[in-house]
Amino acid sequence: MSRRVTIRDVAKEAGVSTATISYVLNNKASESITPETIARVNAAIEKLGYVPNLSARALRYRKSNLIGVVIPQTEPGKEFMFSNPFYGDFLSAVEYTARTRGYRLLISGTSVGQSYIEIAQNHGLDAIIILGIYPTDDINAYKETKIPLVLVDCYRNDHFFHSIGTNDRHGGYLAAHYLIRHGHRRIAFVSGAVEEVGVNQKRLFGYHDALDEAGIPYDRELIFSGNVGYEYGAETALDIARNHPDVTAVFATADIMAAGVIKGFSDAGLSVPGNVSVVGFDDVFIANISSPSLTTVRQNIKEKGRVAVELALDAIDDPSGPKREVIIPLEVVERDSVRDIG
Amino acid sequence: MSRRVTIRDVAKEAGVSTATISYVLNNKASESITPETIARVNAAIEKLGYVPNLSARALRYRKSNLIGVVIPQTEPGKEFMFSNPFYGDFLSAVEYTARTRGYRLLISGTSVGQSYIEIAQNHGLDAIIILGIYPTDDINAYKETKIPLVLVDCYRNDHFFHSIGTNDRHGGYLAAHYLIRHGHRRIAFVSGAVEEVGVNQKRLFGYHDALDEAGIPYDRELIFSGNVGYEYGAETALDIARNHPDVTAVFATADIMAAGVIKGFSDAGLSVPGNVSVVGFDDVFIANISSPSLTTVRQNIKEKGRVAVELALDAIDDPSGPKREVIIPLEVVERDSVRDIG
DNA sequence: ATCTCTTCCTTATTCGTATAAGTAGAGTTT
DNA sequence: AAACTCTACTTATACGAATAAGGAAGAGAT
Repeated sequence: MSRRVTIRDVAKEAGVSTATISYVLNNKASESITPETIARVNAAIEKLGYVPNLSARALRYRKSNLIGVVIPQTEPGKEFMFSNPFYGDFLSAVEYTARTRGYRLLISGTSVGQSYIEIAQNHGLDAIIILGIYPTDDINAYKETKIPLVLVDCYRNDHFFHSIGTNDRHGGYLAAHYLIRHGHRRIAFVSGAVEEVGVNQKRLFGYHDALDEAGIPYDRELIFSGNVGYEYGAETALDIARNHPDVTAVFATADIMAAGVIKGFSDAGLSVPGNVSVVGFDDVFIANISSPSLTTVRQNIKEKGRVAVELALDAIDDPSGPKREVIIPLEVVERDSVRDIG
Repeated sequence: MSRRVTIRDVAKEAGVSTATISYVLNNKASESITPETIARVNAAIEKLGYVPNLSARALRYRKSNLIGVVIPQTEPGKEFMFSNPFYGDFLSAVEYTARTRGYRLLISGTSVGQSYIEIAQNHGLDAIIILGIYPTDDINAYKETKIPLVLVDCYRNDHFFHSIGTNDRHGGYLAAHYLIRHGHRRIAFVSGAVEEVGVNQKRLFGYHDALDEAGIPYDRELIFSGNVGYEYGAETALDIARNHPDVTAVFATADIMAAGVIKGFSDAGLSVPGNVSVVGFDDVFIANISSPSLTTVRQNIKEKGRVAVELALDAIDDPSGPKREVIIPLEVVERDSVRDIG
């Protein structure tokens, strides 16, 4: 940050005080500053190339016009789990919406021993959007600080914060039910970490619901959970091919995992959907790319991003107002990865 | 931003002046503040839950510890072209490296009529990393402001800024040469916009070089350029299948496009690599997912992100120092999308 | 001629932090 | 005992912008 043009310089150039500059800048000039002065100020601003310093403004206003986005990391202090295109789609929508509303995005993982609160307070963030990870450790501190928070796909909401998500239990049900309708009974469940009250746990419950409804016994052996990623999907498919030859279908809770599953079966000499059917989740572009294209449970990720920002702005405007809980609908998109074996 | 704990509160609590607090905070206490006082200050900090306000620090230091990342948009004021996983990988590495060095990331597209400079000055960004888009409009203003800039994959470098990229001409050569070595002579080139002095132009030159070397005539009809994306790849493949049946290979300048190309050929009833071979670029995970897996020109994207930050920090530390130009090496990764027809 | 009211600006202060410069008091030197 | 030197702080100011409160100049009223 080199020497910059300040309102002081502009004031000098225009031959007025800094207060006048400020009034002109903030359009509070209308009643009591002459058009000539306004013109002179604007000319000076133009001439010197003045640009407001938002750090100074943030200090004065106690408002930074910055929204923080917290994205899951593989582990604290590590990189983002960004290989899942879900995040790119989401972030793209968040950035666009925030920008058109006059906000910018600060994205950050957390370093070890650092909380989101600290980041928020550090930068005076006006709000934080948290994706998938619930800050259990210091939730009470959050409530105290009253920093507007939007929880995305977090399942511990006590209506103290805005939240947005999908009905994951229903999503899990939709996927499993779809497979059951197509004659499958030995259905493996492949997901990322099944955390207490997390997205994957809900989807697992939904899967369970569908089995129950169809009178299919639940088999713990068919539940696989690891890293949300292509590799784990592939490994798991190999495992299934080897150790569970009776499995005819897999529900993977992310398209990126489903793609890995297809790859794994292929490596094991099994074809999808010839030998085994696969259903994914999300409907990111991978679902189209993969071969066969993926039948998957679709959610509107861009909409999720857009609404997350709307909720954040809402919480900024009215920090103590009622908290909303938005549910993005889910639907099965049929493509080519499922075969009817009924 | 609600009422926050400031050093003033801490000072009161500890019974010392704010200056003392500041000295303790910045470890400038060692010589002249007693251990007892330091302990008392730290206790007060702990008790009150004090967190420094970086806006105030930014104002005082003229340093924000914020690095801006500018990502191409489909068009100004629109969303990011984030569907290409290249950006996710890159950003993930940038964020991680920046964070471990004490910086955070402000990511932003530009609204219509707004320049990167303005964003940078607004937020007092210490540096900007610009991806793929060269700010021709106001490059001189940049040079004046002396905001450290790192150009990533920008090809107009006049050594006024640090830059990092790959030898794209060589990359284009590698891809085309690889196909030629496998007996192909009618090779289509499919890319995003071929901009003057841009990445795709260089890759096209490299493709041309390889044809020349092999004595294969250059055919303008086989050059296709549109949006970097899956859809355009698919459309183009259909076009090629219909109108250029003699084409036996395609070089797509991004894996995501190559995946689309494979899909397009498949829709046209042509198999890859059976009927036509495909080479991609980047080696993102799509290359593995796609079926057949993609032979592609690999670059280390994470490394690119890491080095981009290093260069930014370098420019921050020594704004007028010599500018470096880092080239990330390229290599062909052989997978299953190319058939030898020699 | 004085008072009041506008109009159009300026002065002074604040936001939270960092730091150069100042100082009180104890100890040391001569 | 005056002068000096440390030690361990404090005071005062600056960073850039916003704004409440103040004030000068002129118009109009009495």
